[in-house]
Amino acid sequence: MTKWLSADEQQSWRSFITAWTLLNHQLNLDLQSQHGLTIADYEILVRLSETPGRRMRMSELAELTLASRSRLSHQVGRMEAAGLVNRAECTEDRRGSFATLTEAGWQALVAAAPVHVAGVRTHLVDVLTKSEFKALGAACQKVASAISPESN
Amino acid sequence: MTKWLSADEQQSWRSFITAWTLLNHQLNLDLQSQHGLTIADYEILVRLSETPGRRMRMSELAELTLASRSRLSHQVGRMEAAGLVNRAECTEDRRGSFATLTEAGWQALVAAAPVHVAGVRTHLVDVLTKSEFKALGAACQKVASAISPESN
DNA sequence: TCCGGGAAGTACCAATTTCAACTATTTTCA
DNA sequence: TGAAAATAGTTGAAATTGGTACTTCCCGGA
Repeated sequence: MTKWLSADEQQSWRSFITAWTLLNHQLNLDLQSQHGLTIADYEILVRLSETPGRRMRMSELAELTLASRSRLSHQVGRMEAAGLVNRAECTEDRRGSFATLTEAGWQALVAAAPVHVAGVRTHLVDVLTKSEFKALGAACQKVASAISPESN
Repeated sequence: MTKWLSADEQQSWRSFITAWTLLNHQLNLDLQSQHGLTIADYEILVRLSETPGRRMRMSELAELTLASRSRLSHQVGRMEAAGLVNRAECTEDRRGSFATLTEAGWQALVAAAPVHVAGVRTHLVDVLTKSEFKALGAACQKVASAISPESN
C-alpha cells in the first residue's frame, strides 16, 4: 500500500523543485548574458581552477560535476573550441587525458566569478537567515549522501 | 568588491546542487525504467489530473511546470503521440488550446504514482527528520518566491 | 608471457531542449 | 472603426544531452 505524501510534504517537495529550477535558470541567465558561459562551463572552470596545475582527468571532472562521461566529453570539446580549456594526454595512463585550464579560461573565470557569486548571494544566501541556509545545506548534504555516499 | 562565499556557504550551495541533481536523476531513472515516463511527463500528468475536467490551457501548464512554451508544446506533442493526452481547441479564446488527460494517461499516472512517491520518500523524505524536511521546504519556498513571487 | 576482464575516453545516434521565426487571434486605444 | 501591439501556441533548425558501441590501454591471473 502506497503511503502518499501529506499536503505539507507535497508542498515542501514542490518548493524544492521550484527553488532549484528557478535558481538554476536565473543564474544561468545572468552568466550567459553577461559572459557567454553556461553554468556547466562555469563549474568546469571552477573545478579546474581549484586543482594543482589547473588540470584534471576527464573522469574525475565528470564525477565532480555529476556529468556523464559522454556529456563531459562533448562539453569539454565545446570549451576547447572556445579556447577555454585544452586537452592533454596522460602519460601514466595512456588511455586517459587531462583537461587543462587555458589562460583564457582562467580569465573568463576571473571575469565571471563575481557575477555568479553575486547571483548566488542575492537569490539564495541573502534570502535566508544564516541558520535557514545552514539547515538547507545540512539537509541537502544528507539527501545527497543517501543517494550516493561518495558524493561527499 | 565581491563578497565571496565562505567555505561553509560554498559547501551548502554545492550540497544543494548535488542533492537536486542526484535526486532528480534517480527519480527519473526509476520512473523511466519501470514505466517509460520521464519526470516531465509525470509532472504534466499530475497537473492535469489535479484540475477539474482534467484539462488545462497550454500556457497555464507551462507556467506550473516551469517550462518554456516551446518546450511544453513539444512535450505535449510527444505525449499526445503516446496517447497520454489530447489537445482540444479553446472556444473562448480561439488562439488557445487545452491539453486534456486521456484515460490511458490517467492509467499511466495511477500506475506510476506509487513508484514515484516511494522514490521521493526513500530518497528524500525518509532521509530527513520531520523538522529537517520542513526546514528544507520552508527555505526553498523563500528562495523560490524571492526569484519569482508568483511561483507560490 | 599472454589472455580476459575492466577502465578511460570518444564517436555516433536518438531524444530532448532551446531559439527564433511564424500564424492566428485578441486587445488596446486613437 | 481599424491599425498596431500583445498574446497563445506551434514549428523547424540548431544545440545539448544521454545511451551505447567502439578503441585503446591497464591489470591480474594462469
